[in-house]
Amino acid sequence: MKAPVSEKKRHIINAAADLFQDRGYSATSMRALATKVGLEPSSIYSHINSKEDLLVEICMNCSELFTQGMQRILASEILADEKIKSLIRLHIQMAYQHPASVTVFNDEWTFLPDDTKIIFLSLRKNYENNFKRILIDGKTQDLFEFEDQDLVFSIIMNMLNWPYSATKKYKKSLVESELVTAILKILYKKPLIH
Amino acid sequence: MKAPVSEKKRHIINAAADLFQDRGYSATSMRALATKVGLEPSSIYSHINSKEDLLVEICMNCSELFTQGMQRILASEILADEKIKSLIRLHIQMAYQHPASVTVFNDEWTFLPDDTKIIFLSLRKNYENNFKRILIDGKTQDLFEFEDQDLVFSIIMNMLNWPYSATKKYKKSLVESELVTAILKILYKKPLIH
DNA sequence: CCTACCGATCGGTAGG
DNA sequence: CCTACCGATCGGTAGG
Repeated sequence: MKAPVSEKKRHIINAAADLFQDRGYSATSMRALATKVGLEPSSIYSHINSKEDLLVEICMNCSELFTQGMQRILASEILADEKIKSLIRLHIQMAYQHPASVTVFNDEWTFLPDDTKIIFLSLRKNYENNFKRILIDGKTQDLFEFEDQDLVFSIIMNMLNWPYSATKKYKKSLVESELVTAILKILYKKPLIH
Repeated sequence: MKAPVSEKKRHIINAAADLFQDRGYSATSMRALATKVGLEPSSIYSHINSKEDLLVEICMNCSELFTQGMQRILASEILADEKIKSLIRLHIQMAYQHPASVTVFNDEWTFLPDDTKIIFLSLRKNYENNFKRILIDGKTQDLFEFEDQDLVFSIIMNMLNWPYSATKKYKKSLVESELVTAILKILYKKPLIH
């Protein structure tokens, strides 16, 4: 389904992700992107169709990676707390492997063209529902306790949206272990030692 | 020090905060703002000097409110865990009382003009240092335990940056109590019951 | 507070 | 991949 992406196009998309992360989609000009990749502004259009296309590539690629990660975790036969740990690792892995893209994915998706935005939001909704389902499973399995599943989901999701600047400041392994500890402290029923 | 702000100017600033929150500073045009407040674009400049001025007013106002809140909490003679609770209440109070402005304050400050940005970042640095100091005090008072104070601060700060959309979805009192519980679970030394 | 308008910059195209 | 260029929109000003 996906068109193959040339090396040059990949390079342009990555440069765009860096700029979008730094200044936002709207404040980034195609001229600035051209300078960054060493081309004249018009030459970029030999590789992509529009500025929006760049955003679409960045956001949908992240969307797909998160969706694939979720599918893998859902398919594994482990208890809910281990699934949550895997989800934390997925988010931290994404944040550290694609720091610029993930930030754009989180902060700039509102600028997606309408048709893509509908797909994007539908994928996100699906992801959220799967996440919440795991939280509820953890309750059923007598591992977790919480009152409002939507609220506890929002709190955890907020913790997992690890900002670009923080990926530069802290080592991945440290962030991962601290977030696993913190989130499980929030979720676990009994006073720890698991 | 601060120039008095007329009612009309307040109205324009608030409208700008709504627009900046929704589409970002850069993607918001003065023409869109003019339409929102029912004026011709040029008429706005009878009340403000520039688009940047609007951002300055929004960000520095939030900055001041957070700084004042911090000063009040620092001056109170309570233990570190109660200070943290007060800080959580401060952030949630701000998020629910000025949802648009706080979002702009959090997300759009990079577009501040250089001279203001320097002041802004200095105030923020101060705030962060005070926050971390309270965390360390909690450790000294044998209330908290954590390894890396910068990292645990980042995690908590991330939890307190409550997004605009979430203020519309959950009741303030519910968010406040859940965040107090969650954050103290992360910080407290002994397995709860405090 | 409006009409009229300005220079700068934007995303993008034509043609080679 | 470049030169040359376009219409649209931007923040903001002049003058009343």
